[in-house]
Amino acid sequence: MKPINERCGSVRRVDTCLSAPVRASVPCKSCDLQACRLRDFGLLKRAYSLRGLERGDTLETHSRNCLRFWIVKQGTGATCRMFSDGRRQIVSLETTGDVVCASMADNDNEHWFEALSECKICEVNLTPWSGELRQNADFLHAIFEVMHKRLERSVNHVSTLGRLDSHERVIYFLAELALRLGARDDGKIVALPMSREDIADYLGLNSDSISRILTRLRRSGLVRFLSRTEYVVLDWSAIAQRLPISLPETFPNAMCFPSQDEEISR
Amino acid sequence: MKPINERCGSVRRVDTCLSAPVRASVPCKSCDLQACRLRDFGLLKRAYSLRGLERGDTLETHSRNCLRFWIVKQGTGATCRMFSDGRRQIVSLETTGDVVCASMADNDNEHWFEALSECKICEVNLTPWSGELRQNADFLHAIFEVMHKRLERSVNHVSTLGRLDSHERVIYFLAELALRLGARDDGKIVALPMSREDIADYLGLNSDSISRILTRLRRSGLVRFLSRTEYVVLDWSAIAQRLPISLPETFPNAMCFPSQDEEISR
DNA sequence: CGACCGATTGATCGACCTCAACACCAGTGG
DNA sequence: CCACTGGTGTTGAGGTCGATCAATCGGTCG
Repeated sequence: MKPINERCGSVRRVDTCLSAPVRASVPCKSCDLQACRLRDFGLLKRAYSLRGLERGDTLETHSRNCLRFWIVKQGTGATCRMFSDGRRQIVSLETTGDVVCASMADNDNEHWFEALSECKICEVNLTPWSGELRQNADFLHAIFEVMHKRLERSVNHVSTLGRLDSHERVIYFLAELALRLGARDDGKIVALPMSREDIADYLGLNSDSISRILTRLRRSGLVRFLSRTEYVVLDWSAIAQRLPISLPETFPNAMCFPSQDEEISR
Repeated sequence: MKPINERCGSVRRVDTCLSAPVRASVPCKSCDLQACRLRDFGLLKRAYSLRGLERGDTLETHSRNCLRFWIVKQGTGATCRMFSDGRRQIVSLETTGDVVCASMADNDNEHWFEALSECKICEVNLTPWSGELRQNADFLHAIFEVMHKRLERSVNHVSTLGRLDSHERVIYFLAELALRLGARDDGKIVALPMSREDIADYLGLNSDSISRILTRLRRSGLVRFLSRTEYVVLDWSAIAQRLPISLPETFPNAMCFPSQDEEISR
């Protein structure tokens, strides 16, 4: 690992970690994002504002005692953590529709949300209404499902980092991202809104290794790169064959409470 | 990694993964576990039963559509995942008071709960009441906090696996476990209810490395081992000095909703 | 054009894994 | 009492994977 002064040399690392430069912050009248799980609460319209972030901009909160969420409306972001010597770990990727619980991005722990591409974030600060929301079953159910889904992803990430080797990690990453972005079919183009170093920080590797592995995967015909930030999955079966785990299903919701029309299993 | 037939050679790995031998399953009249976050719901008493597990016994569920929890009342367990070639990753450690959401241990994904030591588990199956509980704000708040806390731990685990080297991981592990088990002071004895291989599967290393690292830590005076399963943290400051992250605070709850008597930060 | 940044690629190094041998311990059976 | 066994932990020798370091290339921006 590089010492802190080297790894934090770029502007992105240091200058933007401490404050979030708000490019645009306007109250948004109506939320038309289908995937957003926190819509439909009358309160929200009073509480949210739309923020535009450029690549590298970050969001942080200064208190754990807050009820605040960041919903990705456009673009791709990441929840990051920085160690005291400058090592960075991307803890999770956030794509359209994902809801980030801001209380987990407190600056004491060196956690923050970071835009990997140009992003539109809907910030919802519900702290003033936390008392009444504490009694609102629909709201509590919604944020429970959000946390449940995030936990599922995180658990997957733990398995990946703990027991997959570097090639498997990259293959899994490319396939999972393709599925999350809706490119389940062969030939669909996936936008890869991250640098090699971002991928490395997500997968616990370093950027040289990422680069090497990507060229090997390209040569072996699993994926094709149209540019540095666009790829196509060519051979799903080969991918499945090279992974010791199945790719995650993309359930629309967390499925913890059985829905009305389904058989209840006891 | 060893091939599956070798790694699954022990009884623990294969025979017990598919079914949970119930050593004792009696309805428990009253729950006196202070740390349990799911008590105080009238419904629970009708729904729960106490199960005694021996080391190696496992619990699984066969449906994602269930509202079932396992609460550790005594002993230490782990949420595990096995890959198709036999690699195992311990996704999280569960100690007294921890609440495991059973729907995340469905057998399709090769997830399960496993007793690392002799355990008493309170199994709470609330599936029949999921309809009314979906409207119960207190219950929803409780399980939200459970998930929030689990997510915090998982995120920590991701950082650990992604960016700490083997020595740092073991040091962090020993210190964190000591704190979780209440041995914050120098000299307090910590019970280590796991084999070297369990630790390895938790930290993404292998058991030989664990053994090597433990002897080095012992020699350097950070910890003292009374036996293979008991240790004492000798030098907290040296531990903090050798870690690039601070040890997690052990908050009593998730602190996402501000409590009544605290200043609300907006 | 030069400065700069990110990506690529090769050479080398070191951390961790693999494999094997051995120690230790509890249990079992003579 | 000893021999034997199986399981777990320890330790050393050697190999491999991924990190590190450096050189080069390509693109972008001033």
